[in-house]
Amino acid sequence: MIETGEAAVPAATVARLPHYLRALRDLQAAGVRTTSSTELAEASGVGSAQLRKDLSYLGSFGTRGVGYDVGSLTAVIAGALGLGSTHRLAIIGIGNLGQALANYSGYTKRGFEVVALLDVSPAVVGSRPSGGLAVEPLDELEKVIADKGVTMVVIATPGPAAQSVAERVVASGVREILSFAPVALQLPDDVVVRSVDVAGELQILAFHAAARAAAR
Amino acid sequence: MIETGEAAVPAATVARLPHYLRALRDLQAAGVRTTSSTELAEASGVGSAQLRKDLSYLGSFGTRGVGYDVGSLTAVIAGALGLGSTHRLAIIGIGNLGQALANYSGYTKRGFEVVALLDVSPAVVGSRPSGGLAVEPLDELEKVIADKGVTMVVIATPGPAAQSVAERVVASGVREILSFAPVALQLPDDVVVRSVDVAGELQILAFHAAARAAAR
DNA sequence: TAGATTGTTAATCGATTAACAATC
DNA sequence: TAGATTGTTAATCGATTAACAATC
Repeated sequence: MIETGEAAVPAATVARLPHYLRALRDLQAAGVRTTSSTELAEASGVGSAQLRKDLSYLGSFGTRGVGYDVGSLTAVIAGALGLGSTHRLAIIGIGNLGQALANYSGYTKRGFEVVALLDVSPAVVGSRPSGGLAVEPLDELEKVIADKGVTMVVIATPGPAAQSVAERVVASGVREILSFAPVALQLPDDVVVRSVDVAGELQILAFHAAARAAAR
Repeated sequence: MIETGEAAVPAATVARLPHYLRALRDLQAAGVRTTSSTELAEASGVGSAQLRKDLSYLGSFGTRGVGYDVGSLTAVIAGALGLGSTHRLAIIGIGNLGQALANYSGYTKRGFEVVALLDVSPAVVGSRPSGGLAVEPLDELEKVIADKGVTMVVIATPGPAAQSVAERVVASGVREILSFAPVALQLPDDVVVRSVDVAGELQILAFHAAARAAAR
């Protein structure tokens, strides 16, 4: 359970809220005004009972016999996800992946702003991979976090560098980290780390492929 | 549970096997010959009881009082993950992210090979984003999958294109898909889809940041 | 033998699902 | 009122954790 001011929301529910938000925005873009738990669940890839249960942790937003207002439910979920305030991101490690993340255009409309890019390599420092921000030297990590008011960090460094970068980030006061480095970061319990491992995802698929082959 | 020829492995366990494999390879690179469930669990970011329980679904590989042989446990897990045979990948959608994925160098040593890149845009078709493979037109998806023996697909297209691409991929016989598109793909139950949503991960972090702020 | 560590059992915990009373 | 759909309860299911007998 994740304690908030109001209520406790299970971690599994929190992880699905972005799916619901995305599905709601798709419905909104399609001009749909009112939806049902069945329709929204289908668009989100979950069951309708699960959707209703998940929403129940946030409160009670539907009308029995009618369904949910797309606009107001969107606002509720965006609010729960803390997308009211803007989160200021630093991307650390401007290799292939870091560049791709820097160029991703979807941040702003989702409540995020990339305010800093950092890399250790002199060959990359000073370049402007997304046309805008210049890459700053990793040496200045602490100063950059403080000066630019960074509130969240994306680590896209090679594995061996990630632990020390993460420690410096945490020492600078950042408590939310998204890591693409394939290592288990050892950090204090109050730091929230989400980890994305592309090679690991492929390996999970490979497991299923092997299970399929063995079943034949 | 995921049925294999031998046994049933819980999905949560399968998702952790890549972590164990990575930690084992790190230990191996550091010259460690024998490890314990405590040491390996720490390096993998899980508890030792969970590690032993997970391994027990695959068999019995340790020596009581001694621990695990790093080399042979590595082989066991790599084998369970189906990394013996090479998996032939196609990356579809060569934008920022697709390019970064095409340039990622870690595939080969992990049992994967990128054999095709595809994109819909004439401006991209024919280019060689990673120096090697040329991008082929999305039109030829079915032919490319057949000719190159593609066994797994990575979808890095914009959201709206993903569903139709996925349907064509499945119709061509591919049953394992890694998707970076922020949509819930509607596919037959026997298709395994892993989905990575970077914006969603940031939103989950934002939820925790908001909960932290509310608690103060 | 004494010490260490596995593999497994049993207890706990958390998440999902189904069913339905409440109610628009 | 009749039909529809929510919000919630209770049952089920699956995953995690702790403890310890087995055994090197």
